[in-house]
Amino acid sequence: MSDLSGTARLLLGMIHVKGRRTGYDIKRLVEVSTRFFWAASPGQIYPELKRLESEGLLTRSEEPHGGRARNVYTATDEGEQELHGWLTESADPVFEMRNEGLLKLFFADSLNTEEQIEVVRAMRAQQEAILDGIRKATPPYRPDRKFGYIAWLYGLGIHGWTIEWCKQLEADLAEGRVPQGLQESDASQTR
Amino acid sequence: MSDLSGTARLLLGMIHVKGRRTGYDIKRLVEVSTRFFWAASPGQIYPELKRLESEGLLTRSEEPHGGRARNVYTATDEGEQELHGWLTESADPVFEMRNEGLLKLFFADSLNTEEQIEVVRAMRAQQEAILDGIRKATPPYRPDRKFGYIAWLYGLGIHGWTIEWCKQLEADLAEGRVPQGLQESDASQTR
DNA sequence: ATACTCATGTAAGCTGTTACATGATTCT
DNA sequence: AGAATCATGTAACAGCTTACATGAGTAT
Repeated sequence: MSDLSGTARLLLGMIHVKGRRTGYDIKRLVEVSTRFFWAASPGQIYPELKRLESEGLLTRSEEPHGGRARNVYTATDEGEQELHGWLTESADPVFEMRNEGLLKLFFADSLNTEEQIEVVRAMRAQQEAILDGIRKATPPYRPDRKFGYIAWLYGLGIHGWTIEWCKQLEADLAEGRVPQGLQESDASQTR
Repeated sequence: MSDLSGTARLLLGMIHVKGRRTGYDIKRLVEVSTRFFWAASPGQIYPELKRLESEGLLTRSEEPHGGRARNVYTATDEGEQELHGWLTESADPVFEMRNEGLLKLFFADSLNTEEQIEVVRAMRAQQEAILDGIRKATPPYRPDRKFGYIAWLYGLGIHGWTIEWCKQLEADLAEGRVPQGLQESDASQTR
């Protein structure tokens, strides 16, 4: 047991937290909540739900709405245990980041100042778009979903921090100033 | 042109910045620099270098060291143009994050307080390990690699911020305090 | 002698996305 | 009537990791 994919855990968690859900429900939930730290596409959600059903972690009930098919999933006891086991296990969690803006910045030495500033601005614009998406998805405050709120606050904080960092860097570059933090290393290098 | 993968861009950039390089060189460079915002494994690097060669963006020269094979790659003019085109293009850059610690936190409502704190602590421990890795990889200060340094500073900042955020949350949870930012929403909810 | 680093690669497999296909219901 | 949303799914493909395989040179 417990060789579930991260996405399987996400589905289990969503169903636990929100109760009985369809694949479509989960897809929308992900879009307004975990999207920025754990994405999942429909091409992944539907097959994975089936797999979890076949493994006995979810049960499916067909509840068509008029002539429209609808599969509502519920967690089994085993599913709940699996979720709890994952939440309390002590394996180091996955952390992966792909930040193309930062990668460009890393290689920006050969550009002229305007181009460099443009790279930072593009990186900031993207972070602003993400922050906007998070802001718009304000979770309603519910005492039983404190941690949904906390994760949301983290999103605001981390992307807000990055935006401020970018602004500072843009200003430094525009004014030909040495970016913060380089002074000390300037001082420590002798030749 | 310009349908290169992100990893191809990484290789092009590394070769531009560092000059003639072997796949092994790049592998090690990635491990101490871009790893935390753009990873690349050897199973990807070697085939991609070949592909870039066959597309005329890199040239390969066989320079065995004793009986040990060695392929040294250099960027062609086309490769340099490709790199510059990417750095200055205005397409919104890739940003992806998979943060399992945060995902656990998102689902932590059903845990007891000790377990909740443990989730945060695990998330922090991981960020501390990453910060440590970044710190150890201090890039030597070189005026022509200012942006390598800037990206490094960003790494220190962003992971440092997250660590402080986790500490604050741990303290709040331990003392049964309502986490920062929840007060306002507490006030706004009437019942 | 032995272990470590240099050096290159391949194969299997997993994860995930994109794009497409289908069709019903509800809103305007 | 037409558009948007609800709802489910598949197929093709891209990207990446892990593990393995191989072997030479270098440092202890």
